[in-house]
Amino acid sequence: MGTSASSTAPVIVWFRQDLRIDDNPALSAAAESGAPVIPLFIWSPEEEGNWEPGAASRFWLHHSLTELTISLARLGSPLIIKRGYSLSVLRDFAKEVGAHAVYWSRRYEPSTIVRDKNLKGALVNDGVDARSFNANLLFEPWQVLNAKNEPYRVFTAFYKAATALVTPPAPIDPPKKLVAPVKKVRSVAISDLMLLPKINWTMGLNDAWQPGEKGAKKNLEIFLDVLNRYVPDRDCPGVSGTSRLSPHLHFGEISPRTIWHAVRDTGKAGESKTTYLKELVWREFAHSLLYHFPHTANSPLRPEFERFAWRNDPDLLERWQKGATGYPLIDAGMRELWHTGWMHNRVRMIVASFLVKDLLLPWQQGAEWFWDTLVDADLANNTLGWQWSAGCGADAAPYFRVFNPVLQSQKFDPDGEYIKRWVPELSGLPKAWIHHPWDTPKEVLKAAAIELGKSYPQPIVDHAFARQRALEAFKQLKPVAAK
DNA sequence: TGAAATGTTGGGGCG
DNA sequence: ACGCCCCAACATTTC
Repeated sequence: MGTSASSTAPVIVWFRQDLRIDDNPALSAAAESGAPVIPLFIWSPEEEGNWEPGAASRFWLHHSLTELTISLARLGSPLIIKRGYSLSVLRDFAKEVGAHAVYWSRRYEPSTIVRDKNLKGALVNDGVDARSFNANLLFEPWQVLNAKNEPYRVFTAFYKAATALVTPPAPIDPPKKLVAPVKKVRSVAISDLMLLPKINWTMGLNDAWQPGEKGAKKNLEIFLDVLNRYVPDRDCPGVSGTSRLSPHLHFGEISPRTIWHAVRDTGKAGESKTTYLKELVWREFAHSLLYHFPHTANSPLRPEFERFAWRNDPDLLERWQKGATGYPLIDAGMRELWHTGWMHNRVRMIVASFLVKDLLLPWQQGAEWFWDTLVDADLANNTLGWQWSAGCGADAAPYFRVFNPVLQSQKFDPDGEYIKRWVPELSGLPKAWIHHPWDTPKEVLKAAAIELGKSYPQPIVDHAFARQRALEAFKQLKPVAAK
């Protein structure tokens, strides 16, 4: 507001992970100013450090940008796309178009915070009104602190404190129209960003998803219809009982406030409602942790884990990645991920436990694979999930908690529907054997046209043995962890 | 947001 | 009928 700009000096709205029109405070503030609005996206993967968007994220981004362009053009001012370092692009562009202000929605990744802080200073120096807004979180990470002004390390405490603090504000309406700048502005074409893979392996992703704001709203509607069955269904990967909103949330195609209020306002579903809202708060917890402990994307929160002797075995890693472990549920999950860019959360926990505890491979290798293959790859959520599984994070699984891939399979995919969908070579097996094919009588295997070791692998590790090995290895850390 | 090992109980088969 | 044993079924402890 400090600068006295003429009414024709445009406002730049810098889009990043808020690729939506609804409940976008930066966009609405720009529109309400009455000035021309230039929506801008800058493709600058180099600035993400170790965590450049992976292949699945790029696929998603391509389509999400396409959708956003259409929506913004409809409102009156199409999306401008640039490539290069955010700081120099923004300064040059602001100068070029004579913008008096740049608005954006906050991001919370450590390297992004550093970058944005710099950038804000530089813009202010240039006499530009640089302003950031909260579009992506229900609670700012610096708001939710304990009595000693420290971040919470236990979810339940965080949850209580956060929800007692404030009710997330209601979502705001989208602008009705945008005033385009007088002078035409040049933009890079989305296809020139080369976000899509050269070899087209994205058919499965295309079938499973509709990136963009419209797809996000559709998934929310579908989910609200089954919300009252969330508690019983959410753990069953063969049932569509989860929201499938994670990629939409990551790219900001729908705001957590919109979801929060939509869920709260549905009449039915008592227990399911609070359980789901809790999941949204887990996302907040993850962002808070990464904000307050910025090193944890790459290193364990609990320092004693730095010394853990993870194994190095590229062959085992690849068998896990490709879904060839010989454990049907594990393989089903890894293949669902490869095929659709997403994996059911219950199965994520199981395959993570398997990588870390059965194979003793470092959680960072799992995190990297998820980062590349998930359409919902999100640094905060990914970090929390993997550190939780490895037991080296906040409120993490105790070292002795080892998932049994067969028991989990029998419990949550009792009829083997999920397994049959993603591991079709086992679809001829009766459900008595489908969770542990290696025990199957010869004649049953023959009838199902399965030759273990050929058409489907033998288990790459014996779970009972692996569990014992993990317990001993992880127990070593305990005395160090105690004090 | 585990699972295995160990302990306890009680019904039923059987001498 | 009685005691003994076996072993589900459930509970508790341990990793």
